[in-house]
Amino acid sequence: MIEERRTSITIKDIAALARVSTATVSKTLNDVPGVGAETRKRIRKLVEDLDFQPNASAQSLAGRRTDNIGVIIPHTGSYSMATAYWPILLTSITEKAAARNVNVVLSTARSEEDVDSAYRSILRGKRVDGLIVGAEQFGTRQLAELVFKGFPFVMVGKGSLLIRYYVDVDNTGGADAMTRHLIGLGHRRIVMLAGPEHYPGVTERVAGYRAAMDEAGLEPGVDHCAYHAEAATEAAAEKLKQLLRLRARPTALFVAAGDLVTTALRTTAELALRIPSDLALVAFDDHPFYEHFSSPITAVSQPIHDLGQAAVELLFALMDGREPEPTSRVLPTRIVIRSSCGSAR
Amino acid sequence: MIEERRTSITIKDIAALARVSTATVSKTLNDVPGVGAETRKRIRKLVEDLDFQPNASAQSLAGRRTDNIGVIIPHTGSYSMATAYWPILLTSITEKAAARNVNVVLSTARSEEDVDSAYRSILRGKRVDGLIVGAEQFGTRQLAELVFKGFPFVMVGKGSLLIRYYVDVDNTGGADAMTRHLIGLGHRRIVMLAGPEHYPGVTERVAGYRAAMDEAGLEPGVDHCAYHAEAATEAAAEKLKQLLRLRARPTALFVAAGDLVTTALRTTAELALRIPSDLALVAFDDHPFYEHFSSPITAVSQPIHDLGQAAVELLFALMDGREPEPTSRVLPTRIVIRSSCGSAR
DNA sequence: ATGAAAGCGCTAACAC
DNA sequence: GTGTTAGCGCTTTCAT
Repeated sequence: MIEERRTSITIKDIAALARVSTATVSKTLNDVPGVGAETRKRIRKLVEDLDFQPNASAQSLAGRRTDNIGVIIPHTGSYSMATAYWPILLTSITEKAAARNVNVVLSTARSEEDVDSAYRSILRGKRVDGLIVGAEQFGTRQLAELVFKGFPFVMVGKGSLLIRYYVDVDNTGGADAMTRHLIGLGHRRIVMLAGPEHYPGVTERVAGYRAAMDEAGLEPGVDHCAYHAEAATEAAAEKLKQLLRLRARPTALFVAAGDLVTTALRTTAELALRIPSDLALVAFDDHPFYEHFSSPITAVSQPIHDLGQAAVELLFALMDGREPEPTSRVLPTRIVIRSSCGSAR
Repeated sequence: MIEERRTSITIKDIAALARVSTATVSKTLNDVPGVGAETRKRIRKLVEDLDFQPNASAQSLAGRRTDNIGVIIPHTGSYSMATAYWPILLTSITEKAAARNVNVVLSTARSEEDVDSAYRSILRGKRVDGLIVGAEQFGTRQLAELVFKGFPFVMVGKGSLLIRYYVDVDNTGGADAMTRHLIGLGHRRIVMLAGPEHYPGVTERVAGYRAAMDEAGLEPGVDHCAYHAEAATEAAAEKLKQLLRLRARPTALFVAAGDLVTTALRTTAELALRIPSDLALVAFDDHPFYEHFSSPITAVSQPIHDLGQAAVELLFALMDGREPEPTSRVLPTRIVIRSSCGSAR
């Protein structure tokens, strides 16, 4: 009899060495009652000594969980690393998941197809027990399938009304507060440069801005309104340039998307506008570097880390078959005032 | 007979519908020869129509690969998001892996224990077919086990001489070039503020700096040498402050770790030193925001995206049982000159 | 070219 | 308290 080369040690080996059945070992491993204290101890010792780790695939196949959660977030190529939002969120999620010995299967999606293939491979292939997904990511079809299947997932950012379980920051409140701040400083012609129109969150930020403007009696107008722009494109820069060349130029610009800040700065530089004297500039989504900018950027700071933690908490509840309470979490933002918004005028 | 609720469709279902055996379906799925053209076609159609996706756990268990690779990188909590290095690298890796339908299992390690548990769970549990690991991450023990087992893994950053397969940027060359640049501008008292002494990469950056200094005949001295600092600690700030208070204060500071840049800026601000007039400041590792700093930072730019791609290429070769050629890749850096280094003096 | 059957390593009834 | 055993869904010889 030739002993086959064993690539790694299995539950069977432990069982043999402990002179028990594999069932008993399994029970011990999973803290299932029905094993004598002595036996349990003996097995644990063996597991420890041999540094045994059960085969994950076998475990999942045998009906238990995969101990993986999937995270599908937008593709954050170097071009959009101007915001630390996703990295921080991802770190937070990973950290929280690790505390429960759950791994994170990452999928960054650049296109619809990517999302689709990620979806197929990760979800349909049963690689994960739950999913955290960026609100920008899913088409209605996939969403419907997820909901229909009752698959545990939570969305980061409020996507659609269909979604029960989500976490988000208070986009409306943040934008409202920041706009009020500008109004309080004496600004009237305040323009918001927001992200893509159909994006979740964007609408809310615009709404917050609008609410504050309305309350101050500042009717919408060419220099009183929100403009949408795809992130960091030439078109965005053009639109902005045009806006800043109006004879009644806005006195304040609220950049409501992290990756548009650099676009805005370049554009104002081109037009030789000084910040904040010629134009007050504020942003949604803070960044540790803003403090060091030539005109330190005043920004709405989002509790990104907390957002990640909350997402995982919600997801774990769902995975445990509990109804999370509450079913969603909207976290408050905070305004960080630096000098780019200038002082009262 | 009550039909059990089927959670998802299996290879068996396909086989039944196609009136063939599961073996034939499996062969078709895996493009294994030995299936008639007609049969193959019929099966493919069924797979397509039913949107069938094989169960990943079953596949791995049955001896095939997991189609997952693991990535173990340092914990990048919000505090250290001052550098976009890891996020960009991770994105690049994920992107490249996705092109081969390989998922990324992420593990951010904060401590030795984290690494250990990540290692156990991911690797020993056979969750991945290969591993990409940050050079800072592994202790010799795990390293030895990996090498000994012949497990496919590549390191990002040159860790130890034991590592055959790694990718890295040319730390020495980058630091050397930047130091020369400073010397060329007329600086003599140039100090390097580097990361933790034992860190891979750090030593090389110091070596590059030293080489340039030596060649210029600038012997080591209190204001001619490299200082090490844990990232972004109070101690680092203190050391720096002390240094900048010397009567023969350095005229140039080379911050050789991304997350020390803000520390340096805060410290110089505290001492009311103007950059670049009082002190030239340059950094290793560029960031898109540097351009907008009050003194736009001159920096050594690393080809991070390429680094990620290279890492995955190497890893895939190993996973395919091929010897990658070459076995390691050291990518050149590029100096981006902005104004923080000032002009010739 | 196709199928039967033996696992892969584990869990979960169920029996003792 | 412990062992037996039947799968989980797939791949892979080995017959046919």
